[in-house]
Amino acid sequence: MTGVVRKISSARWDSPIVARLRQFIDLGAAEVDTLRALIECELSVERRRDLVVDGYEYSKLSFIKEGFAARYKLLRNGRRQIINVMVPGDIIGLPGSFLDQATFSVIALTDIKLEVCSLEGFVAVCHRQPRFGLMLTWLAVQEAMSYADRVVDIGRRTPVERLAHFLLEIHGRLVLVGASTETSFDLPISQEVISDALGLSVPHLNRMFAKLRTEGLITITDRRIQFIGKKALCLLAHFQPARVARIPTVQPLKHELIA
Amino acid sequence: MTGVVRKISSARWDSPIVARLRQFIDLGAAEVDTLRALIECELSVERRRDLVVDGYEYSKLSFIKEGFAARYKLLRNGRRQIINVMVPGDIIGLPGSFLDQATFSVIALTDIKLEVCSLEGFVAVCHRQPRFGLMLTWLAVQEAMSYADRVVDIGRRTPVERLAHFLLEIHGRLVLVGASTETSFDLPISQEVISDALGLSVPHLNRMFAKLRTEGLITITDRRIQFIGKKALCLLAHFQPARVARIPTVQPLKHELIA
DNA sequence: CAGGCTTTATGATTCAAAGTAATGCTTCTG
DNA sequence: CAGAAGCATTACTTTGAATCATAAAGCCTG
Repeated sequence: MTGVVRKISSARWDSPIVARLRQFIDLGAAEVDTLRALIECELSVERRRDLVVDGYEYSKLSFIKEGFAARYKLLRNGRRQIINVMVPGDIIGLPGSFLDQATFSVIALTDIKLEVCSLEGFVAVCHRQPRFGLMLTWLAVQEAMSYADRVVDIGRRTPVERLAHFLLEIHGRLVLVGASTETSFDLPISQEVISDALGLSVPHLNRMFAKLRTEGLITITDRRIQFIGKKALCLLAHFQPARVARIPTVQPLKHELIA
Repeated sequence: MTGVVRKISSARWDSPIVARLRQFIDLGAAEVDTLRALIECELSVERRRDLVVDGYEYSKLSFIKEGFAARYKLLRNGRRQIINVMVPGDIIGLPGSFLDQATFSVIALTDIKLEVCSLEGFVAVCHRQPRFGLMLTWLAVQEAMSYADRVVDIGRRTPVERLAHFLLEIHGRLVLVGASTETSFDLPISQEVISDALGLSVPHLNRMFAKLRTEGLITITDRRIQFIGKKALCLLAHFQPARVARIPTVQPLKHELIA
């Protein structure tokens, strides 16, 4: 593959992960190339297949290109808690690959397409191009933020609020990678999954869906969510989207280089 | 400050953050120096003082040297959810400093001592010494992991299990920085705080403490927790400590340097 | 040392969410 | 096309945690 070919192909490469990164960093064409070169293979996985299994080592960073997945933990008593629902642009293996062995599993909620690169390869690049290390940091921070939101959700919000918040959050992340319109989006996952994400039982979640519908805040047709009163919904959910800061661009000073 | 003086002082510098970092990376003396040089000042803050306030910008990385703190969110209805309790070695401003404005507050639960460095300064160093960028990534991942544990805790564990898990987790983190013995530790925070961390009411949390006590799993004397049946406690809590992987040490290849 | 404040402890009551179960609707599959 | 499986929905029961109430015990602080 020549540099020219790569340049063209990178121009065409509109992977959701790139959209994610551009939120907080300006990527040069060369950097997009580097990132693209890191991808070892593309992977298609069918619905219900586990991508990462709790207790086993995983050392890849897999960028979700298409489809939904969920990071979850299965407890001894058979209960399942979904840590977060993952959409295009999210990364499988963050944080799992940074542990001796994964402590959570990841399952494909729909058929899914991944772009896989090895963590070791990525780290190697970080040594030469420090900006990649920072990107990884920023992504990890976003990951942490998303879990933190879920903690607040489950810990101190009422079930309706939780559901509203969940819908708004997913929507926001889909908008970011251009996978949804301003007021509606496809949510191709079952209520059982959502209930495990929100720490509710299926019947109760169903009631909460009904509540949002009867209160005229959303409509659902064929697993497509449409926001009717987005303002009211945001208010109900205490939804305040967090904006990531951009990575500061710093010119190393001469004397710092010596120190 | 001469290099020699700094070297000596760094040898004596046993900040908890260094212990944290050594979990997953071998720090050379020079790197410890660099890290130490990043610290702009030490700060002592008294109990109950807010260190970070939701809605305001914060752009520091403050390493906790002594004392306990909590990252929390206050909701409109007055309810508070504590995202995590922070102990020596933890970092205030991770993740808050990576956002345009913090979305959580951080409060000192005890009198506390901090080592403060600016995020910008740290990032500047990352550009020259990529290993620092990776450290930051690893720390952010640990942060995410700790939140994820809390999600599982609150979402799908029973109140007793939650409490047991919480105690074991805090204990593990204290051991890491040498602030606790094998079977006991000081927990200088009120039950109100713990209840806000676990998403329970104070009376109910109190009952759960009573339960652990009457079942002979712990004793509490003067805010010092002692594990009696640590095995049984771990079993009850489904506690499985996650071990971070070490940062892979990669030698950049010649041809990679050209690419 | 007294008085006020915080913290821990415990009981009684209420209410919300889990559990259980049954039904209809859709979609997959042989 | 028929049977099966999966999913959404509703009704009913039970459980368990929040809430309210109170009191004892520390502990700062004037």
